[in-house]
Amino acid sequence: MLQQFEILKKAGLSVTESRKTILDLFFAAQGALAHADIEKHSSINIDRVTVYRTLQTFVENGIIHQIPTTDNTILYALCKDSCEAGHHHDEHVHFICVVCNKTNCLDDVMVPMVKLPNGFLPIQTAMIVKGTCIDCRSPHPQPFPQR
Amino acid sequence: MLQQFEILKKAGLSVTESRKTILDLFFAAQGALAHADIEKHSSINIDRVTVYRTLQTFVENGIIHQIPTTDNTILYALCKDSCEAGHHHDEHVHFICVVCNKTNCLDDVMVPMVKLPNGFLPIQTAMIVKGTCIDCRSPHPQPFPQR
DNA sequence: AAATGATTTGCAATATTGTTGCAATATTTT
DNA sequence: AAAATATTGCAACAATATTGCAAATCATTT
Repeated sequence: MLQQFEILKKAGLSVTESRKTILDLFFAAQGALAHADIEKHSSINIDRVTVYRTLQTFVENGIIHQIPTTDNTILYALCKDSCEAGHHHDEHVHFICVVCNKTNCLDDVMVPMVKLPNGFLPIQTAMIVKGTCIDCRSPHPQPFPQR
Repeated sequence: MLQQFEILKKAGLSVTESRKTILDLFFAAQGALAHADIEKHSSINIDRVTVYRTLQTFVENGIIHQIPTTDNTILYALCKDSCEAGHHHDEHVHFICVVCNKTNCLDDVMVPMVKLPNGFLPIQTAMIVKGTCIDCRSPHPQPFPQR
């Protein structure tokens, strides 16, 4: 909880209950979370609007980042080390497990270069890998919602 | 229009006006389309629900595929050659132009392999590149909506 | 080409998700 | 502790998505 305090402070944000609670959820969740995961989480009682605004604020302040999906949801994730280092969040690989359905940031796996057709100039690249994650190969209880 | 007919037939779907019209839009659009693009397109007059159901049917039948985004929309695209060949739609690169905002399938650009941490087994990989597209380097009129 | 059956469409109702303004509350600063 | 600032929750609204069902369209058979 002290960690949460410092993250907020460092970003120049007020330290409020809502924000600390939502940060807590991200720390508790190994994978990425959607708005709905947070809003519907049993232990919290925060207004929908506040959740929206908190997520937006966190994105704007580099505390969490968005992960592309093909199902009308936005996933958000805290990066393991990166956020304080301020690296580019689009440069690491995201992994979606087809068994537990959790989305992981593979912070250590950098997105490889790719050769584009003439005339296409890349600025940022995102990579999403689907497969089975380490937890689902040698399974043990997973505390958090399916993502 | 004959092409549209055959695509639907081959998929074992009834050939209806709505479906042909929506397929037309995909052929006319160089880039990917969102539900809203189709629904709001001036020249068509198809019920929202039909658009939803048509897109779903097309995805299920491999006529179009979904493209991951971070902005709560699903983009759909027809693949240039692939759909009839039945290749994996997750294996080519998608390119989003930051100028015209169109999304292109780079059918010829295959997604490179990437080394994952121990325990992670890949099944499919998607790659999304943002940058400037060929049209926006040597611009000429673009007929279709911004995507 | 007409009749039959199967599929698809559009409407209506409803559910879910996202946004805005503003007053009340909480946090930070002085 | 008071003033200034920032955040929250409510209410209203807007946009997006889903479902059931009757009417219309399409495919098939005759």
